[in-house]
Amino acid sequence: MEKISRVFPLDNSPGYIINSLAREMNAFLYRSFREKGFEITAQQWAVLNRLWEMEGLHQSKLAQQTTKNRHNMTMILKQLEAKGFIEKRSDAEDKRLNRVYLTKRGKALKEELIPIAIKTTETLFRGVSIEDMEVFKRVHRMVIKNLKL
Amino acid sequence: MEKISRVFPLDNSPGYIINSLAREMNAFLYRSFREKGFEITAQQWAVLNRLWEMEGLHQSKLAQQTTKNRHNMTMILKQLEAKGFIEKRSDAEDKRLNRVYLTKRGKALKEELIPIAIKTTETLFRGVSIEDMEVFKRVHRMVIKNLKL
DNA sequence: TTAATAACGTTATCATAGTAACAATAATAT
DNA sequence: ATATTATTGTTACTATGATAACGTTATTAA
Repeated sequence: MEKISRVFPLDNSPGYIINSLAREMNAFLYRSFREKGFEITAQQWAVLNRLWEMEGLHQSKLAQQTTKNRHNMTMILKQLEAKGFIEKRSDAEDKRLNRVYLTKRGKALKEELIPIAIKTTETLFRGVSIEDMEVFKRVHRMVIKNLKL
Repeated sequence: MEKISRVFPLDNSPGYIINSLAREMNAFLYRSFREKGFEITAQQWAVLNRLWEMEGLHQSKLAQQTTKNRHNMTMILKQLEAKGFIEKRSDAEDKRLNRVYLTKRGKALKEELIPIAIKTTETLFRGVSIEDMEVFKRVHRMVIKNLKL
């Protein structure tokens, strides 16, 4: 009788690697912001970033644009609103919609946070070649495609 | 007066990409297990996997071995214990330590879950070459190294 | 050999995430 | 035109994740 059990080498498993990486990068970004006096999480950063690109989206669209769900967007916006960075305005034509806008404070944040984020990215990916980064992104696109099949 | 504002292209940002990827992979793995009748999250899976490799570690060591913190380990073990997959035994020599062991049920799970996880990984990384996966892992190692500097 | 320090696991708090359910509103189907 | 269906945002529940505080137990320093 042969043993057919297979091993699953955790440390070599893409899912495990990616999860560790995501966690550590989030924590690192958070600490980088914090050191400069900003209490902003990676997810809040992602939403702010999208808003700097395009304001006035309603919550569901904004969620789509940041690969989150509606519930999550509600929560993140609650944080950003409490901090005075964004405000919601009900759409006059479709009362179901909340359109999201940056406050003056939220807009000003852009100039302060982006240099920190750029520096953080440079620190984390120091020594990684452009070619490797391209592969990295290509694998990402492939996996996303496979997820949708 | 020149405008020195810089852009931060979110969709091209490694941190954003990796976070999306991690989330979607976790959800996919969870659904794969679920379809086969197992309510096991990606994190619980990671801990079980480590236990199949090495039993009897105490919680802090186990946390280190799965890149988690002590608090998190307490919570995940609570889930696994409630499901009857693991048990904790207090160390006789050092009463601060809880050593973690698999139950018979937890051991048996190995043969059932691993094929599902392997199939899931194959599905997700279909079309990704071995060389690209190597680059992927190399970038990961580099980032982890940079994080520790 | 006490006193200070450190390590372990737990609890608490807040912020993501997935899922499900819900009220309010809009779109549609007959 | 009214009844059904769909969409939006919120709430609830559970599970991760970072951080901090705490009691218990070991270690160390004096």
